[in-house]
Amino acid sequence: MTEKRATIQDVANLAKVSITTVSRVLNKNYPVKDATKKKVEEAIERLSYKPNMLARGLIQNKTQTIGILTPSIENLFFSEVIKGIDAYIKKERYTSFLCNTEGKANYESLMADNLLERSVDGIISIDPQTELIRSGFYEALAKKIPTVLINGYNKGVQCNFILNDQEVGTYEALKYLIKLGHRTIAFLRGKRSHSYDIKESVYRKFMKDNGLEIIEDRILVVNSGNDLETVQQSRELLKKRLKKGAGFTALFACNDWMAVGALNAVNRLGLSVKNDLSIIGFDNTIISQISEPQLTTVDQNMNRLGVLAAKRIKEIIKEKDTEIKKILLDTRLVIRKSTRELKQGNK
Amino acid sequence: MTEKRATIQDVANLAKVSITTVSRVLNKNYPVKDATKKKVEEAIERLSYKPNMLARGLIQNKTQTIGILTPSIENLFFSEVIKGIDAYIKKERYTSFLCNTEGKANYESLMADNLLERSVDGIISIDPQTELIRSGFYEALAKKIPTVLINGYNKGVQCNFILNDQEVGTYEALKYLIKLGHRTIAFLRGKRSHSYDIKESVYRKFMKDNGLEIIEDRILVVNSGNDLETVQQSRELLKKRLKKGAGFTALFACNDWMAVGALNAVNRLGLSVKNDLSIIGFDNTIISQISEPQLTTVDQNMNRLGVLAAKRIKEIIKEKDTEIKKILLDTRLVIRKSTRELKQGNK
DNA sequence: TCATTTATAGAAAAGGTTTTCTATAACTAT
DNA sequence: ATAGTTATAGAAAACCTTTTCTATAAATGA
Repeated sequence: MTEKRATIQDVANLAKVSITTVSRVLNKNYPVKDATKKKVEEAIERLSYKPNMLARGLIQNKTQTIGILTPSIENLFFSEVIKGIDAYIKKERYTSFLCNTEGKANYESLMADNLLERSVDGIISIDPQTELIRSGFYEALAKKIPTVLINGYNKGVQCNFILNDQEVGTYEALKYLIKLGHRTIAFLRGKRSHSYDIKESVYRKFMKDNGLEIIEDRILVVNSGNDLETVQQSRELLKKRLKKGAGFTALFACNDWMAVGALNAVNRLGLSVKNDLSIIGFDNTIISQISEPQLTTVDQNMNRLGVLAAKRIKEIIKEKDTEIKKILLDTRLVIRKSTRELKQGNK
Repeated sequence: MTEKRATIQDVANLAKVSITTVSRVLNKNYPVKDATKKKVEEAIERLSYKPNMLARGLIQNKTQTIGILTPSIENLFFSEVIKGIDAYIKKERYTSFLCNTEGKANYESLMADNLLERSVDGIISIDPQTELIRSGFYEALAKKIPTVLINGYNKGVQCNFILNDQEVGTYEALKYLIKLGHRTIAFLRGKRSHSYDIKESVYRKFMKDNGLEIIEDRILVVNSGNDLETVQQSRELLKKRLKKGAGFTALFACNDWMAVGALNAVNRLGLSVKNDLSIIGFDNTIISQISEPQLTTVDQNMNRLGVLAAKRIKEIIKEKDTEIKKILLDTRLVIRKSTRELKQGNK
């Protein structure tokens, strides 16, 4: 049993002017005499009138709304990106429709349709599903509506991408491990994600470049579900490996959760980073600063990723720049306490 | 330069019927001959027509959209609640507008207005600002639009509330510490939040009930900002205290982040939960399962909080139940490794 | 056979704005 | 004075739907 909202007509009646005039006062896009303006403003105030964005959106064909597709909301990686988007968007007086796709391609396409129906002005998709990119879904979407993809870059796909240079990030991290004297480096990844694939291929290339043997047995894979599961599975996997003598002195993990899981395993077995296993993570999420010891990791500046995506989509909306661009952001190795120089004698 | 969207008129033209008929095929709310229906469906398919929700919303005065106000998106507490809301909402074919108020009252009211302008069907506010509740803002809002508040309960305020029974939760946690033999219990809270106030008053009552002295010096306060800052500040604060001999053997922290910060302090000083300080957290966020040792904490079942809020708001929207209700959810003490029986001889 | 119902479908109104078009009065410039 | 601006404001069209009202033909019932 909610009150009825005042309309522009109500305001016009009270102020004894036409709705046209009210609209003009509201939008300040046409001269109105000070006296009438005052009358109108008083009426607006009195009725606590709020314009109906549906009607406005319908006629102007824009809604000051950006749709965001994200695979998860609880993951700190994504929430940081979203915060970045949000901060920029807010400044530009936009609002966002946030859709949690749960990392499922069918949800992702359904929700993109939903956003389209709701006439959002643009869509930002975070970590879009590879199959949708490859199938041309996003290229088709981009023809209907300004679209920016964060990560998920695929060569040859005609879309606007913003992404971190994970390849360089991975390479630098591995280089650091070598510099510390490590020669036997394991690689820990989740089951399927474009970014894991990229990192793995960099890992392989790196090992080859440095004349190190690639032992398939040192490429560890967890069934990544949510963050907690990822931690738990990494922990169990590493425990099993460490118990029987790992056969490696350093571990590159594809994200901080996996790294923390590995760290947990080390701790629980009474081993240590110092003597047994150096661990490097990826993402520099809050967890990497809270873990004990704190994680060495690769910072992706996720917030900036979000800000740039938002900025880019605004450019496209305003059609200042209709070109298709791929924007690469630098990563940064953050050295903390989970990586140690390999002692002579260890192997 | 985006393609123009097909309208219902385009479909009608292609199928050689009236728009009325197309609408009927779309909404299945009126009989249409099979032959015509087929023609229309083909036209829809061919034009890949998607109805314009703005127009539909305008005339039906409902948008199948729920607005969510949250103080933070990165905080795991809130994201779990949001996930709960989302899960229920999705089932009911609603979409959500998620607004990050950053815990600022002025943003919160501004964004509520924004949601109103966008004709959402209902608003769920997570941890609403106390000053807005007290000032009557939410009571006024609830008259304009179905509204449900998660937490922030204030006596006498005529709003629909869903909340955890934090009082019982706090009491149970403290009781457990006593059961372990602790007599000197400190209380760690953030600067200002309704929930901290509640917990503190329970703490005071509990101490009195059990004939324990309340020493003001054992009520510790951190300047809670974001999660990372909370952890860091708790860590530093506890380090300082522990160094000079804490004067207490157990600590009740108002949330898991504070608890983890305290745990960090214990670890870094080479002390232990076993011998020096039992710590109990609140919320049972993922972090409590990842920390070493794992945290004893109070589970609030945040997901369920979200689900119930969503369910409640649907009821209100459908006007099945226009009563004002306060729904209290049980909490549950989760015993893990950060609390230990007090050894005789310690004090 | 005539009146009534039923199935089907179109015309037009309604929803709340913005925008274009038109109108009037008051200036300005010749 | 006369024509051309300028400032101001209203009427009406447009945006894309759903819904109500009206209409026709076929089916049913008496």
